[in-house]
Amino acid sequence: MSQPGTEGSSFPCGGQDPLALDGQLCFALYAASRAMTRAYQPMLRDLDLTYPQYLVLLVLWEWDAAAARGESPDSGVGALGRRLMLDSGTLTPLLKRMEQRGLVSRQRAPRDERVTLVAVTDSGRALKPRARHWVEQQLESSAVTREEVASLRGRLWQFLEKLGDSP
Amino acid sequence: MSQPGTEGSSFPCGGQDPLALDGQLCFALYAASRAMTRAYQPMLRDLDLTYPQYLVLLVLWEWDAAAARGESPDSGVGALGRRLMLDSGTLTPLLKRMEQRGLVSRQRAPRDERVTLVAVTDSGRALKPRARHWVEQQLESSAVTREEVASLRGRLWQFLEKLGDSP
DNA sequence: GCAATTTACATTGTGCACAATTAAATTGCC
DNA sequence: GGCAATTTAATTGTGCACAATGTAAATTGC
Repeated sequence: MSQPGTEGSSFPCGGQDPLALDGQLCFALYAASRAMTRAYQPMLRDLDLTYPQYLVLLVLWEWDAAAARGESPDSGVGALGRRLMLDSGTLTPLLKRMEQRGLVSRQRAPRDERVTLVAVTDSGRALKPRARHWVEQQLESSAVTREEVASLRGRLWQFLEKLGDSP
Repeated sequence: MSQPGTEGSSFPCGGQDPLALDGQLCFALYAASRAMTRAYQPMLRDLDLTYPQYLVLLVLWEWDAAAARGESPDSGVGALGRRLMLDSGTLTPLLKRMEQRGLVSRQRAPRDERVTLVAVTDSGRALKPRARHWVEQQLESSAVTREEVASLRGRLWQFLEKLGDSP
């Protein structure tokens, strides 16, 4: 990898040049995110999912469990988009592909015909234990501890909130 | 934003469900990376660049400065890809678009006809001070301190190296 | 000295991301 | 009740990402 490390420096800046690639937080995030997606490929290949499709299923599985508890979460495309921070231009075709494969159902809400309700089907539900198994394996075989992961995750959300405040 | 925080937990897991979306480090990275790209949009719009094109320019500007110092960095598409962790399927069309706009030059290396040498043109060089200005502004107006940014960046590269070790 | 292999890009095809626009349904305001 | 404003998805178009494959130049082995 041979990337720089933790030597103290500044916002996107590493040494003295604020435009040095290795000093950019944006590049570190970009590279880390894609590396993470690559790390999920064995599981995704096994489940025959793409990474964003997997994230959609994580949400739908949560909604499914909530519904099983008697709750009625807002399960429209908009709610899904807010949860994943994705818009309909990304989600609509993605959901259509998943519907084609029988993993999810899409239907207009009777109460408000503008809303498209999305839910996991039995086929989609069947992937959950397989995903759980993969993720647990990943956890154990990883060179990273749970604490490190939790800490990094916390810092990322913290950073995200500050990003939202700035503009 | 209303995402969870730093409450101690595990690899992708937040509470007890290892599949909880808010517990996934992968999602935190994915969301943070896209939010970061969004934060760069004002600058990118001004420079009429996409985010990956900007990253390519960061590398080419470094190569340009190295060449001005009398060094001769490997400036082929392959070297660019290794630096940005992108492959030719991504870079080739991106570089062609930048060449079309006159920002970069592409030519076969005389010594090895397999190699396509990439370099910034005067037009591409002219964007550097404008980018520097934007980035310095960003640094000052940000709600995040330089130390926080440097620390997060360091942790991300650390994490990336461990990801590379694991498989 | 030349076949086999390797290297370095380019090409092809699929699936995101996201800006911008459109269209349909609902709500609010008289 | 009727119509403007708003809300919600879907559509359109561009540009990444990346797997898989192709192609040609360079290198290696014998």
